[in-house]
Amino acid sequence: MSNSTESKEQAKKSNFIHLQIEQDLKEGKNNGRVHTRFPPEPNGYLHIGHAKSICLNFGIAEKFGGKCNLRFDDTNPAKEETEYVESIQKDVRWLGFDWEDRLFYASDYFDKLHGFAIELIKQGKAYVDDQDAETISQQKGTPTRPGFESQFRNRTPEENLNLFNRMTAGEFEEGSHVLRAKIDMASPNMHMRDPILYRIMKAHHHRTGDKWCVYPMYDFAHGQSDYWEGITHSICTLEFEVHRPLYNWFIDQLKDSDYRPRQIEFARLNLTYTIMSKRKLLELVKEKYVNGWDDPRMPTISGLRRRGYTPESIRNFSDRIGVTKVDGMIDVSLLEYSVREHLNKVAQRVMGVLNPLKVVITNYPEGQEEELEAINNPEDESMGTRKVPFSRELYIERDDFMENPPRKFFRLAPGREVRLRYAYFVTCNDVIKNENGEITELHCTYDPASKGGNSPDGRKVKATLHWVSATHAVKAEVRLYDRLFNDEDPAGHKDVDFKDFLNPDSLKVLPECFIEPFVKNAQPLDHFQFERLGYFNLDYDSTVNKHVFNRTVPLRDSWAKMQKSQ
RNA sequence: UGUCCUGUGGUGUAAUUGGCAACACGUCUGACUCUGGAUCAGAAGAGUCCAGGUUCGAGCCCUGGCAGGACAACCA
Repeated sequence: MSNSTESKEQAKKSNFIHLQIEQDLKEGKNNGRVHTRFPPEPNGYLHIGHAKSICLNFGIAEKFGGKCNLRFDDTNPAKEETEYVESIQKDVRWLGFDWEDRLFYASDYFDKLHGFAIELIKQGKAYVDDQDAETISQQKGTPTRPGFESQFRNRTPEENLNLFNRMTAGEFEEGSHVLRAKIDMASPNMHMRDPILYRIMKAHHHRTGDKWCVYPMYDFAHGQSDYWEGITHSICTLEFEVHRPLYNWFIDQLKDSDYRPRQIEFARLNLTYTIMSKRKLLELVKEKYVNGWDDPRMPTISGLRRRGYTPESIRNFSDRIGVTKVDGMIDVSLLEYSVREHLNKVAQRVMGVLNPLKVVITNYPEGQEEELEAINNPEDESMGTRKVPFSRELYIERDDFMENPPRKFFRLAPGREVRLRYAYFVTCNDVIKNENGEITELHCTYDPASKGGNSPDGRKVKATLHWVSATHAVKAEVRLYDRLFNDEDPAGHKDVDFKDFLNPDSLKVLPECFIEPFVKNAQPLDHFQFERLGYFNLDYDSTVNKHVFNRTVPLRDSWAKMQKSQ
């Protein structure tokens, strides 16, 4: 079913990275080989920003007939967990990408990295520093002021080797020693000022267990991992641009041919009204501002999946936004546009009433019922039709009735005739209210001749309403989501915490909604269009007795827009 | 008082070896419609951060400014 829509996807847009790879290919680099990798740290769940990177890296492999590895950058056991390793693999697969047998970990290279460190020590290019973190940091200078050298910088290779071996053996306390590269404390590039290579961490690693007491820094592991995996193009985000000279310095010490991964940086994704920092997302999860990493309000892949987004829509989005070095801000509405576009083509239509108002068809025989034919998806004839039960008592949307309608309101009102979709023309005769003056019920009459929704005399109505038969409807809980933050750039305020912009109305639970019986056997993640309302999918929280739907995104609503602008 | 990166309609991206700025979203019209959805037709909206220069001709090249971002974790 998704095959036909997938093949319709327009040819992927090109970008400056594609262009540079094409140039490399033209120059015969790497014997025409193209090999990328997606290198997440397993310290949190993947989010829509990662999706951009995943689509880019796997997309390059697809486009150039190359390969793309999945590699976990797991050099910091204090923050990394197996749960994240698993969720990341699930999410990448769900997005539709395959790393085949090329699943790697930076920890696969711990031995090699350690050996390389010893080699650098022997060559006099690395040394053990006994100073504490604060001292080292002070000596490092600032971006505008050069640093100065550590008193331990000129130890002999023998002494360094001895110390590093003892660090490795666990003889020292955490923080007491580090191994540093001997490069240039006066370099205008901070990263070249004798960067730390290894630190002592007596932590349990999710893969290597308690084997190591020292762990390599990311900067010392990342470039070499790419090198050892034969990566030709190391795609990463802008902030690593300044790290490139350091990565190249390491590879210079290592390489035995002219092969070297080429690092190309691009701008990470920023979306309006959302935060993209794993640290901040973790904070929301830990402090229970949301219900877990897969809360449908989260910009995580798992959250979007639960919300009802499809892999296709995310891939299309990612293609649409392009890839550049400009650090911009994408409007979330573009993401929403992408789901609507896809769901419109594939979603099963169904009628559901979120905010029920009872309607009694007074001239419809009591106890009678019938089935009317409805189209499953007007965008896809092959999806066929279904039967929808009709009876004397119905529910319609409260918003579809107004006692004193304004000029441009086309829906039901006293004395007015409208169409019930696929059913009959009905006219409102009486408005029943309770003692508080609240409308509890509408009494209408129907025109039997208009069965199916057309009147034989060619009479027109201005509105078509969705409805549901009271006795046949499935009762459901519906969760309506709004943006998690009510500020365009919640993380962009220096003096205000991003949590101050949390939208208190980001989740609205409607406990008593009525959906046509068709959804009875729906499975979690099945998506629907509730006609005239939006796209919804069944949540994992559903049980056999209770259906729970998430609203993925509302339909475009020009009526609401009109009202707002007035 | 450093190094590196970036600067095209509201937003995001295009523009073959320099040849009078294109596309998508959004916005606004209108058509159609048993979803105020979708679809279709059309419109408005930038003269490419600024100033010089090279050139018959510059968003693309040069010079100088200006603006924004990144870099000072034993994080990645």
